[in-house]
Amino acid sequence: MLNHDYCTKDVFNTNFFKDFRKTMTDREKEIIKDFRKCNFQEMFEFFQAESERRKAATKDEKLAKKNENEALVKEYGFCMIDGHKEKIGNFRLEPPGLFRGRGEHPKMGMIKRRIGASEVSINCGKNSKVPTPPPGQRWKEVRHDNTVTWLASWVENVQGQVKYIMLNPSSKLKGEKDHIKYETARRLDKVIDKIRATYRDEWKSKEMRVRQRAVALYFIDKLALRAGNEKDEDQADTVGCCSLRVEHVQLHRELNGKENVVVFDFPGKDSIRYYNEVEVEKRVFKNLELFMENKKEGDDLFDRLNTQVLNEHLKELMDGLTAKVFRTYNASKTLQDQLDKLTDGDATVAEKLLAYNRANRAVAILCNHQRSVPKGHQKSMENLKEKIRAKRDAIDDCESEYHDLKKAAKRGSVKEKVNADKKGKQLERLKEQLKKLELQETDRDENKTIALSTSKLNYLDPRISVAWCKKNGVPIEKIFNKTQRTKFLWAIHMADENYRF
DNA sequence: TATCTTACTTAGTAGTATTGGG
DNA sequence: CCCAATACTACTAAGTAAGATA
Repeated sequence: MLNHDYCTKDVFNTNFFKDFRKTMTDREKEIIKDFRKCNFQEMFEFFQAESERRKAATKDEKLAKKNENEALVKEYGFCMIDGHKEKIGNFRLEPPGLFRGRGEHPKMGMIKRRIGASEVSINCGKNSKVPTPPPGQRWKEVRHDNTVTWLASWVENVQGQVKYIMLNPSSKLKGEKDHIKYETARRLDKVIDKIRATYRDEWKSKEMRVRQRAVALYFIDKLALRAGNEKDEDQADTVGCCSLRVEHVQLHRELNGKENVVVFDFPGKDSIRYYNEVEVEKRVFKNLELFMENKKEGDDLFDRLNTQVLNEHLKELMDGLTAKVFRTYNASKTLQDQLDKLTDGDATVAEKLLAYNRANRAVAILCNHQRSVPKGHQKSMENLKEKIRAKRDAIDDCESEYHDLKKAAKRGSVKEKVNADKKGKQLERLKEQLKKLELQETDRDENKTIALSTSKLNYLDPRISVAWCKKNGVPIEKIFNKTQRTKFLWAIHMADENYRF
């Protein structure tokens, strides 16, 4: 990891060295006391060379490797469940390595140990053949619990959390759960007006607890914030709605010509920054002033609220309603609305795809799904611009040639007419290509820091996309790749062009 | 009632595989 | 056909939320 950013962080190096020393003999401990005097360069170079060697392998060697891997997947990558063969999502144990917590994680750099069979629990059917542990080892436990979906589990040593082997998203089990998730979100659509009316009413409640709950719910609904469970001290300091602290919001009576503006600025899941300047209703603003009265940095904004309390309340508003259902609901709703708004039925497939991506992007922005700017983005934009310039020149040339040929064709023979025709077709083709390039340019730049796949995979009812494709004559492969198609097979079968979320 | 445990979904990144334009 | 750019896959951390336990 020597070339990684992690290595510039003190916490990372300190944690690593502490764990490293634990693995030493007494003699080694006496010698190796100062991390700064350790030089791992030679090991680093060894692994780099390994990687180079892999890259430089011949076609045959690469093919052999591929076959080897496929054989492994074939043997270990599947299981039988309820008489059906299903793909497993992660059939390999997590190998040892250095813990790479996100953000300012206090445990980054700690050594993640290798797991042995004696630490692994197996969960299989009573009558199924128990997988054989490695020679000379025994499983920690073999159980037959058909109320859970995991096939194997172990406890990871850095955070002490249980890790599971589970099914692939393409499995029936996962597909059914996904389906249920979207059906719950659709049920929310039926009661959302009432819920909104209720929480607006509760902004006026005499009870502080109720007011806080109502304002928090407003944020969850309007901004698609996460619930915000409490976290331990030994994790990165991130927050969601219920765990917001006073330093995460700023109140402005007026900001940039808008009134009653709340500026949110906090580290969310994966320590991704959430920054948003939001104009809110006067009553919400007043409430926030009240909530923040006599509080200092570090105090909870919603001191009378947590996710359990909120979810208990939500359960009473609708069966199965929790905070995260709002995120699913508003994401899918946004996609549907944006597709309705942005799709022009007469447009080309390329233009329709741009519209789809824009709708998808609106959701990603709502949910704050970010990514780091891809390596070489700027260069690839420049290349694209250059291509566009070249294409424009080609069109200019072609146009004037076409013009001349047409003139010649007017007084000329059949042959000249055919030539003019040909040129005309070429011109059309060039113009098509230019348009495609220009669309690509817009799309790529707008997307550089936005991750579309997260919402596509987890928040957007796939039936909306399926219906849109069918209605607009867009092949499904244009919006779902192969993996996504197997994950969403249920939706592809289920939805016709008239499906509405 | 608070805290812990469990099981599951959601998230971004890194490395590999594929593609498509010269 | 080659190689750079893009797309996809594997990986695993980090959330949500329910239920058990102190």
